[in-house]
Amino acid sequence: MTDTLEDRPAPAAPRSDGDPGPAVGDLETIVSLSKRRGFVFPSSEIYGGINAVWDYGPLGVELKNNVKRAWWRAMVQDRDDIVGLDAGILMHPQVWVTSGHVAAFSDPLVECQTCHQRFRVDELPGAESLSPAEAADPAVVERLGLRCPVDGGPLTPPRRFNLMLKTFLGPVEDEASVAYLRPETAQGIYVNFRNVQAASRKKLPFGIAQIGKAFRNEISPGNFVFRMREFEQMEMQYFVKAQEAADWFERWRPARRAWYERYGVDPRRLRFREHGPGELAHYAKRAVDIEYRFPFGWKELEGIHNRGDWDLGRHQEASGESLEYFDPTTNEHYVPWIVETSAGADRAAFTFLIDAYREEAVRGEKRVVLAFHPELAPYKVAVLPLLKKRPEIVELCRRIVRDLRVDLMAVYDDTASIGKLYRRQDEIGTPWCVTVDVESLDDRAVTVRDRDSMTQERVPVEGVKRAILDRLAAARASAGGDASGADGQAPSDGPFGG
RNA sequence: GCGGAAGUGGCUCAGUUGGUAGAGCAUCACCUUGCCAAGGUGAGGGUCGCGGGUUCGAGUCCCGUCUUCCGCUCCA
Repeated sequence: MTDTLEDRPAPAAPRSDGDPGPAVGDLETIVSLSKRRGFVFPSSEIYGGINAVWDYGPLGVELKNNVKRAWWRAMVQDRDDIVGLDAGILMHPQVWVTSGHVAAFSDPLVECQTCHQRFRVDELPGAESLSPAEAADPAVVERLGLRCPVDGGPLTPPRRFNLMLKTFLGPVEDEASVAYLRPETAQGIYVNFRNVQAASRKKLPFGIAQIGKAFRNEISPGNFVFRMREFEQMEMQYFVKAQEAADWFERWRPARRAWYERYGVDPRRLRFREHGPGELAHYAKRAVDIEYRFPFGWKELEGIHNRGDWDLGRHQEASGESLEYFDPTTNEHYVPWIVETSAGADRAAFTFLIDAYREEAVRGEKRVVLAFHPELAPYKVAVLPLLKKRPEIVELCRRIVRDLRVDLMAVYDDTASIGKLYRRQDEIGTPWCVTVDVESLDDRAVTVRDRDSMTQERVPVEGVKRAILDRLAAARASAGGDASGADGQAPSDGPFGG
């Protein structure tokens, strides 16, 4: 196994030269557009904003919902080997002790000011015998003359670095009532493993999918919605026999990348990055990131991890409850291994937004287009009158919109000239526009305009919804085929298309 | 959290040596407009991030604070 699976070397400088793929919007442009058109707003802006939290506006919530729906479709709806779950954000505090999240962060740590590595005070040479209280003493570093054990650099006073957000359950705020907002959704799946398996009667290999909020006190949030303190994860935990874990890892890895490509992300801006031995998280036997070339560099979109039996094993041990699976084909009891795909819903939506951004020159004017995959577009169709001084035209528009709304996100707009109306829809990524003109009143037909091909077609009024739905279905079917990895048979059957 | 830069109408910005705010675009209304950001007229919208200080007077100077951006560390 090599240290890296990069498809191509990372660009030395983002964007300017040696640029993989056409230019995408830079961050400022995307942030401006997001706010102006209602995708993303700074949280609590009238009070000066709050760090690392962003709100989704009218278009943003549609985009993000569509992303989550597309993920759920690929993971749950299209498969018979994965089922869904929606666990609580609040969990028994012991969960986080068992998972290692509390232990890793509850003790006072010192940080080397040169290499920035962190250490428990009572693990430093010369400080092994300190009591917890002494180890937390702000003056302990100076008093004992402690230095960084790696490079001898100066150390900060001991501080608590807890990445989990804390709250209290019940009216009394004491130690016994402490609870954490989950820093990852995965644990909700692990502790429900037995319930879900029994209720769904799934046999290995099978998976549990979940979409939900998670919270982290990130040390350095930033880059718009890329790293937030409150964010949403789309995680799927796939439970397998130990011997098959490596195999499944190799199947999920390309399948997950293909999912992004299926919904329009330029393959040249996607790559895999393998975690090196020293980089692996405490739970991981193997980890590969899917990275996207953001305007601020290659960054992680999603992680695929082989977590072994670490999680279920730990929970079994700590809870005293058996989390073993009974394999009816071999009559064996064993703790399954887990192959996890962990994606960020916000990052995915952000990625689709950036990647869809196009600037086109039309007669010297700049035209901004968000070329969303139709399934992700906030609005699927806009109904526009060629002119609005004829009440019959407006009335026909409204009737068409009412009909479309039953099945699709549709919008009516008549507050500008037709060119400008088209332009507005281009800028928010609406794939289709239906235009009603004077002739429509006679021939009962309207014009359907396709944003990507810039083609127009005359369609009878009664057939408009069918035409749009057909186009949507075609877009869904044509892009990427069986990228979800459909049938969930044993690895040897090649469910990912061989 | 540490170092650097910045915060003026929805967006992008201007605002000279401190004298109580402007532009373009956007938005809205009316007229015009008959297929890809046309034009005309008009309107709404900012106590210049927030708090304090200096001053007769601060967007302009000082302090604090919050937020954002760029580097250092971490994850989805």
